[in-house]
Amino acid sequence: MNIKEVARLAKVSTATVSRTINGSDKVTAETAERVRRAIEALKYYPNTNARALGSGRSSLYGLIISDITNPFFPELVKSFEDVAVQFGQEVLVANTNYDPHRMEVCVSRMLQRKADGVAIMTSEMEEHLIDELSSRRIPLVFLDTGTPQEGISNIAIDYASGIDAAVVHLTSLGHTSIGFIRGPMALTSARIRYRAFIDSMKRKGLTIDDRLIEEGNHRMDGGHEAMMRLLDKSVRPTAVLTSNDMTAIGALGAMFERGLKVPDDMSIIGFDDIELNTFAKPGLTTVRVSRKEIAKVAFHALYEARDNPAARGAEFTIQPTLVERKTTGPALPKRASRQPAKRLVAR
Amino acid sequence: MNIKEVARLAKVSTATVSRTINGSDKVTAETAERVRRAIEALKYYPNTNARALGSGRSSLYGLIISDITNPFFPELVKSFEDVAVQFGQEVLVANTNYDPHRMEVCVSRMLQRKADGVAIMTSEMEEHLIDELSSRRIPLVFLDTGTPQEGISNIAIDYASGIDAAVVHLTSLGHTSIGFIRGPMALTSARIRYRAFIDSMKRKGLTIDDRLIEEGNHRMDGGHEAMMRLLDKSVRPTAVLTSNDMTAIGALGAMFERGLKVPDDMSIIGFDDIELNTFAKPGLTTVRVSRKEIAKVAFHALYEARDNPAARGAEFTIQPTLVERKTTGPALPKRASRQPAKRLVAR
DNA sequence: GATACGAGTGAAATCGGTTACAATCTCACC
DNA sequence: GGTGAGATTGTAACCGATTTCACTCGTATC
Repeated sequence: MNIKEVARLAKVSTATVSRTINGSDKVTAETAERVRRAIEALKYYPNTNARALGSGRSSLYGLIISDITNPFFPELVKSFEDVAVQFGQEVLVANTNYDPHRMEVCVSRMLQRKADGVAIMTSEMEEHLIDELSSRRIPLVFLDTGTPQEGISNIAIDYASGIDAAVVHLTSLGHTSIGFIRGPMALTSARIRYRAFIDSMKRKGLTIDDRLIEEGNHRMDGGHEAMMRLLDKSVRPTAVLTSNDMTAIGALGAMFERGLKVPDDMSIIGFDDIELNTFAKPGLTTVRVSRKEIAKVAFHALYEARDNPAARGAEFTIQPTLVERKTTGPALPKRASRQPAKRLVAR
Repeated sequence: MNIKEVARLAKVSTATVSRTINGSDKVTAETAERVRRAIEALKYYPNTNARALGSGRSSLYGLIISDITNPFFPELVKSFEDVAVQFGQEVLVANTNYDPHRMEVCVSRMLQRKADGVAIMTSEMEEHLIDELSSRRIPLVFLDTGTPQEGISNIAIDYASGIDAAVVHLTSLGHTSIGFIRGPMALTSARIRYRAFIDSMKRKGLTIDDRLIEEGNHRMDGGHEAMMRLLDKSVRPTAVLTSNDMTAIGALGAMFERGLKVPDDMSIIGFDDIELNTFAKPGLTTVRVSRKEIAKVAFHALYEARDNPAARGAEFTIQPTLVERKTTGPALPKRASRQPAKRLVAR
């Protein structure tokens, strides 16, 4: 069942079959119909490998992510795939597992499969690998890289405005003592968020108390431990921002374990808005970074750039939005009745 | 930068370059070294499409899942990819989005890319699509299909033993009034789990009270609503099993909203053991179905069957294991103070 | 020293499509 | 009836690898 057999059955040349498949207009309706019937009868599926080889177009778009089990990514992957399918393109997802060596494997896969474009949504990236890709004129789009580069598109996330919205939300609720659980400073994204927090606090004329700043690992356990450390201190903020949602959820768990209530005893705001939050108890107030939007923008950037070199190196910005749920509330005056035991019963 | 240029630079034929790349033993160490240097110098990456076309081997293994945002799948995908990478193979993941039409797209992708094997981990599957694949002699492995088929491998999950373990755990804690929140009966997996529950209850000589059985949708909201309905009834079980973890987590949320405590007021057991549970508050007792194990078994089944037709149609069984966390406890005598109103205030 | 053998290498066919170019056919128009 | 343009279709080169088969060259064997 290759194109020749289809051609024989339909009594046409392979060129005509190919044209029919690819929707070329240079085929009579009747001929096309005959070809289509032959395809149907033989249950013929064109060989993608041969197609890509012959045409020089793979119709394949690479998506490199860190780790699909990181809740930030599934929705991104799904949205990216959805858009791609709409355009009749395919997606090749590769996980780096945060490992530079695996990253090389991923890039090499993209190169070997002749991807028509590659979206890189991880923070760990090495210069020489980027060169490898861009020197082959493969359209690239990065998520949120700090340093823009010639000919490489970038999707920036306006952290400043996102964090600002969170801080404003808190101050409007009367909070002035605001803490922050940052991510590991080795991560670009964590550093940027932390810096945005510092800047925002300064802009609002709020004092930054180093004691109210802890570091997690962008996972639940790290958030949990960071909040524990925070709660063990002599000073306690009335609100805490976190570097991502997983951290916030971990922190929420720590509050729960200590018998403290959110938002009464402390307001907590996450970052990212992973699906999970909708159902967290209580629902997590967070700064949403729409994965659907990122995926859409990324795919379009690549798709555009495929035939149009001028479209390369475009800059996009995603505006985060504050999503108010249940973990933020008015700053309450400290109450005497802050005994864990009592609240545990009340639950 | 194709094989010819490498051959020219290394002053050998393309055949020798190909042999070197593929680790054929018929190449002198010196020649191989010269070729390798040429490859390095030209930053040559062999074209996968041409390779697949020439050799008839795609080195590609398909993994068809329902929806990557369903928390059951990310770990499965990751593990599958990890094993594949170990064997130098590639993975093509396709989402059906629970849509039969998309399923066709997925199967067609596998066919067009000439996948060396396909693991189908969704419940929705149509006969004619299976035929399409198996008639082309593509090794297949299904997860947990009810009806075994000639030449198609299957990974069964021993639900009976898993559910049994859960029921035994509960009875040993003194529970006799056990409810069940099942999944949508249209789903094979949900039906099987439900039947396993009924069977297990009967085997233990426990009575099945229809009023204690509700139906969710395998998502959080469904579990939440189902539990709400359950709590509104005049009879209330002391323990509830659920068809999957998301349902259990939703149910947990409902308990929380009603001001009820888990496990004091009710024990809850999930099914699957998705990553999330470790950090649920309280940690969810559940029946673990190891995704890592499934992925490993699935890949090996396909990899084996690639060159060895005799290996097709093998049957595997995964044993679920009970993971005791914090949502199960002794059956407590009913207390008088069970008024929702009071608890609502306390929240 | 002739013969056979095996290891290493190269020439060329092949995989299954796409596509540039050539060929043919149709039909309007003079 | 001849001509030319435009629409269809076919022929064949090509994409970049793999792989069969043939060839060359030591080297062991007699």
